[in-house]
Amino acid sequence: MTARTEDPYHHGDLRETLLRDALQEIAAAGTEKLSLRALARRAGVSPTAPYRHFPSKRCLLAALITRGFRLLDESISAARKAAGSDLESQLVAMSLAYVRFAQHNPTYYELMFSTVLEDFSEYEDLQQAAEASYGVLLSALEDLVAARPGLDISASELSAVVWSAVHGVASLLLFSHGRAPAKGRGDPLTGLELLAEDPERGIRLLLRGVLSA
Amino acid sequence: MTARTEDPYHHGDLRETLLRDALQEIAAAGTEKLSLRALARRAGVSPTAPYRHFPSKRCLLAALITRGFRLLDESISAARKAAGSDLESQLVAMSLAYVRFAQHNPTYYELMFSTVLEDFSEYEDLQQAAEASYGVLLSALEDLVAARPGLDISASELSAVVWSAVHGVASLLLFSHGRAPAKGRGDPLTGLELLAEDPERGIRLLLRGVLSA
DNA sequence: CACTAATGTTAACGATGTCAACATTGCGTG
DNA sequence: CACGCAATGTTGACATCGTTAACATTAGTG
Repeated sequence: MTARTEDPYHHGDLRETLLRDALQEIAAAGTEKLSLRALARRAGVSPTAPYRHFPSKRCLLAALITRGFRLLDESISAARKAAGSDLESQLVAMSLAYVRFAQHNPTYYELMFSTVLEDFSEYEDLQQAAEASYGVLLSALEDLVAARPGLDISASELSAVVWSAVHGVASLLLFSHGRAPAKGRGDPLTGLELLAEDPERGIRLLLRGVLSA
Repeated sequence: MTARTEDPYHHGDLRETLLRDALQEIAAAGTEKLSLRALARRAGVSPTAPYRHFPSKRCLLAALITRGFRLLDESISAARKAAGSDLESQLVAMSLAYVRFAQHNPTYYELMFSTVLEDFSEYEDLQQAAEASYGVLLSALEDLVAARPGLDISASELSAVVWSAVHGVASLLLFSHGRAPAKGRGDPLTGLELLAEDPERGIRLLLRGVLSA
């Protein structure tokens, strides 16, 4: 008796709770401070309960990062579909979706491109998810290259460059977040603020040179 | 007696040793695994001796990152000087120097743009060093904008975009490092390998669109 | 030479990641 | 429906870590 709705032995949704809370804690305090025991405490379970769902802290992180890549993949794919049939429009739309994903999901994005996991190959799901994200961009550029016989550059090379441009915009925007003291006029980071307000302008500028190859 | 040349009470160069070894350990095992106590052990001093030189682990990291930005600054400045008087050549040279810095000093670079320190403003030296790095690029672009009255874009905006392009190339190259399983032909990351071999090609491609504004 | 600041040391605290042994529960099979 | 196994949670323990406080040694300066 005395055990009404209190403390059911099984949490019911621990795995999901851990992932959700982990993202939140990382957003609030950084990856370094993430603690499995704290997560357990927050979920109301014993300190080592998380180990029934993740063999180690790194595996928890790997699962989170995998989720991030899947979300990115979805965002980009959706943007491509919504962009109609013009290949260049598709490219711009995908690029913009990429940057927007980073802006709306900074924690995921930082995790995905951080070095917390120096090697994806240990985690098959992650590896696949990451390659899939890249694959969307690559396939779009293969279509584009096929439609333009004159190009002197391969689709894979092109996608590396495009990805660089887009990734550069996205990461710098996150980098500048919370770092600019705005010393006065002429200060370094005002350009980044402009870029943050209108990423499409920057993206078009960068893609222009690439697409005129 | 019995204390010949053994264990001089003062290490003599602890601060420098800590910084040097820290970089090495991070390169070998990642920032997460960096331990002040391990550094102390390695330097042959007591577990808390590092605290005489750095108030906290984060301050050690801040010092490292500051050093990284100073090195980056030097690399870029040197490249600009060596590039002669043509402004576009200067820009390409600086960009290439940036990417090369990242390739040759991956540990520094990753630290500098990681989120270990979410806020530079707590560390004045760091803040200055980081702004100085950016300032080199900005000043070069101010000259370039001044020399081309027709441009419809400001120097700060231009430098944000250029920095994005260059930073994108640099970070993606590091990201792909150790992540490519090279599935077969048509695999995603071959484009990045090409980019790694000849970063200048990618940089020129990206800058082309920007400079024709 | 004395004194003070710089540099190191020892001891201790709470927190963490992880493992091993054990408890409880839910579910599918007979 | 009963049984048993797999999934899920718990307790206890260990080594390590970051950090602080109190104390020791040295170096450099008046």
